[in-house]
Amino acid sequence: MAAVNESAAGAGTGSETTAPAPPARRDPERTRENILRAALAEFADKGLGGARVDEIAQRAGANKRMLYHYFGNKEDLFLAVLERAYERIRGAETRLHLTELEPIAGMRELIRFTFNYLVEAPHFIRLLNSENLHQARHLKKSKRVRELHSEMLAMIGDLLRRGAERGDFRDDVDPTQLFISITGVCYFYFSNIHTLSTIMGADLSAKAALQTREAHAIAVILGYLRP
Amino acid sequence: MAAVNESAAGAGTGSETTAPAPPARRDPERTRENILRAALAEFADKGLGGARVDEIAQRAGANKRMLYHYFGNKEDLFLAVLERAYERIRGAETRLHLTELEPIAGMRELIRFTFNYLVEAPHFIRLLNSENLHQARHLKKSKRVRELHSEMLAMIGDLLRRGAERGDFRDDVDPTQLFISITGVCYFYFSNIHTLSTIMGADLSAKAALQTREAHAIAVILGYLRP
Amino acid sequence: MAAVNESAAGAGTGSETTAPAPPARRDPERTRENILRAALAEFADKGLGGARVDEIAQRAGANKRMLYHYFGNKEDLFLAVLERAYERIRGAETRLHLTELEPIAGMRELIRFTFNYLVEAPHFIRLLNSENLHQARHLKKSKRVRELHSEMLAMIGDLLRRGAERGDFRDDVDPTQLFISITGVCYFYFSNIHTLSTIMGADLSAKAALQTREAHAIAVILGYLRP
Amino acid sequence: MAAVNESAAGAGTGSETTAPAPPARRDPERTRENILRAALAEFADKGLGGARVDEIAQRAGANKRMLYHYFGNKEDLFLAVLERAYERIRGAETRLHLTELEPIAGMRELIRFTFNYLVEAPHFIRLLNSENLHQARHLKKSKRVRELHSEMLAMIGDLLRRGAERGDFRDDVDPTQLFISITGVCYFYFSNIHTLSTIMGADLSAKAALQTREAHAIAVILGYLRP
DNA sequence: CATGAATGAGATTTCATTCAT
DNA sequence: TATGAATGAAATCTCATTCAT
Repeated sequence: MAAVNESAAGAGTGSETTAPAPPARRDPERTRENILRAALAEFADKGLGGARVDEIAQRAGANKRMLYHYFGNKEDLFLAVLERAYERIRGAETRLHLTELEPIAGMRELIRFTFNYLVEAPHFIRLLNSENLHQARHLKKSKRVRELHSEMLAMIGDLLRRGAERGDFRDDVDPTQLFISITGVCYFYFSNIHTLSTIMGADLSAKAALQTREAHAIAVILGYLRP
Repeated sequence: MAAVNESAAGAGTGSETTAPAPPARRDPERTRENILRAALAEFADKGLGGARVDEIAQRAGANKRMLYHYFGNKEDLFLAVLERAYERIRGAETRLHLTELEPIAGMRELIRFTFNYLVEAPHFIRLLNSENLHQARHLKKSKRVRELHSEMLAMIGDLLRRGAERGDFRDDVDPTQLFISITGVCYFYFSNIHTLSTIMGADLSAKAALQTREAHAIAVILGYLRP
Repeated sequence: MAAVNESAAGAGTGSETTAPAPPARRDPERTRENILRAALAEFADKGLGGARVDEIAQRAGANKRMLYHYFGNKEDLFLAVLERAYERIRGAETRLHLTELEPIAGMRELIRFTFNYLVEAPHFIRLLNSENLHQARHLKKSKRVRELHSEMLAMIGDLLRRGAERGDFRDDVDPTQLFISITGVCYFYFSNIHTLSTIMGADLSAKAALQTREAHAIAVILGYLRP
Repeated sequence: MAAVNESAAGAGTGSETTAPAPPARRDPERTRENILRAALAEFADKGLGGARVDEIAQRAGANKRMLYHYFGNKEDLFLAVLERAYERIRGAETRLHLTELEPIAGMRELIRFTFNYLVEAPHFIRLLNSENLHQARHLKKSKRVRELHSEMLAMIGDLLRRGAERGDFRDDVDPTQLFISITGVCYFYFSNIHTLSTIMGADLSAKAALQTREAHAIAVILGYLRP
């Protein structure tokens, strides 16, 4: 093999990255959007190091120069993609309206959402994976992302407080730790799905396997939360 | 900036990769070992794509040509490093003798071990992270790694059975799922420590944060296992 | 493919290069001979530039160092192989005893021999091919090869003279030119057999094609020689 | 000596490869053409394996990267050079208008052309030589070259038919075989000119030698064709 | 006589980015 | 705004040859 890169063919990027959209001559907004989507797909497929600027431009049906025009350079483009990905998941989360649900139902819904979001947005995991390999070098430059999680943590805190008051939940749970555990129980399964599948000799992405895992994740968290 | 790679300087690789060991002229075994250790450090620092063959040779105090002599090429070297890493964690696990402990104590010990192994071997996470970016392309070629986890699963199964018999644990727990959950609750914290720290505005690698997290991980799993 | 070389896999080298012969410890003559045969095969397969010293040593079942011990370096080894190849064809030629045959029969035998020698010793063509690419750089250093052809030319001269005297042949033929024409009519077919086969969309190495060609070569030369 | 390659300095490439032409900034067509010409010269000088990509770029006055931009890689560039060489000789052939000449005159003209083309285009021989060392690996990928020879064969067939009708030629001659013989009688002289010159202790590229050989080639073919 | 580990120079190829139009 | 040709630096990998044993 000639060159080794971070490539991981066929990782898929969900429905966000469909056709590159028509060439869009003289439509700056369209061009910018095309590049961003193409970059999301490419970075998710191959990681930051493995992604190719030429490939992104081609996927976007745009000229390479435009990429630099709109985003500065490859790394800044990566950050833009990251921010976009975080915005998406936040948008989805806020639409859950967990505060309107009873504690146990709300908690179950939150776990379900977390699990299924990762099922449908594998690119998100791959982006975070890449970014952590780089020690969050890019994210640290972002001003917007820091505030993204306060809302989520507030929601979890609200569920925990209401649940404890009603006697549904134990009362010694820290929202931040629980958030990490919920995510971890779901995320690790997907972030390491290839090595786990290989080691266990099973296809963890099969539909049945996913259902089993989702049920287990819910059982672990709710089981822990019992008073 | 000229070339962007998967570099993430100063990630550290634990105590395994100390000095490159004396030049060791005409000591094939030593040379091979030096290269393997240097590669572990380099791959963990920078990922597969970001690692530089020249750098590995230099770290190993060996000639670049030797790397190809002993390992074929960069990717096969990466696989050798992966196998070595898996062997290490397995070796540590078998030394736990969990079957000799009471169920709850054994389970607590297992979680503790899992958590602290990741604290002390951050390179392991980074290697798995890289390998999953590549969809376990290398690991799939390995014949040895598949059997590594059967022992661990047997141990967990033994703990669960004994615990259920004594009334310490609930009796509906699947060992494989639990293994993934234990690992996930610990692993995610470390694999995403940089993005999490950034988003939360806190240093999750601080000693106090680690202690809090370890206690929480134990609480989640043991809480869930309550009958 | 990683590196481009003069390789031409599976060109075959006839019966001279059979098994590498037993390791031959402490049998200098045997070792030398093994290396020479292995080199013949390797050079014929891949040309001078494409041949690999390691490969030759391996084919010979000998240590690489021995190669340098006996032959100095790669280029001198190539020359040794060339000389050996020329000696072989000369040996075969002198065994023809053309001077004992009638002119027409002798000439036919000579063409037949030339044609069939090339059929059975494709390595010879490939060695000459390589050497001419290098402008006979090696052969020019050889003291032995220059005298090799005087005998052949004398034989042809003898055939021509006797044939002209009997009225079988025209009497204006230069032996040297005829030698080149006989060889050329046969040689070109084989030296360019791959490009010719490709261009003509036929397999010129098929048995029927060879028979047709041999008959034609004889017809051309004997037709020309008619008085 | 460090590395041995297929180099054969100073082989010359005829008048096609003169000066590298002005740098030609921002003239893609010119750049492409410059690279192609430089590659022709370099490949003819040193063979496929011996040719150096750096050297080609330098000869072309172009950046090395452009070579890959326009031709993919070294081997594909070699194929492009081969196709170009075949196109040239075909173009020259069709300009002969042999069908307008009387059979004997036409045949003589064809032999003359073949002989003199090889005199003036030694690079053509060296390219074919290289390609045959590689078993026409590249040419087999070409779609265009297969049809190049049908025209030539048709011309020869036409000459033979007309000649036989007029009683100038014998009537049992296969055009394909004759084509190979004409080319062989000329080609071998040049393809092996270095080894032949060495063995015979004469300079076969001297003007007198060339004239002698040309006359002989014509005599052989026309002598054979006599009814 | 024999081994194979070690080496330095250099090969092809890749890539993010800039420049001329 | 948009194009894609051009670039320099650096990456992986190769190879004939020598050295220590």
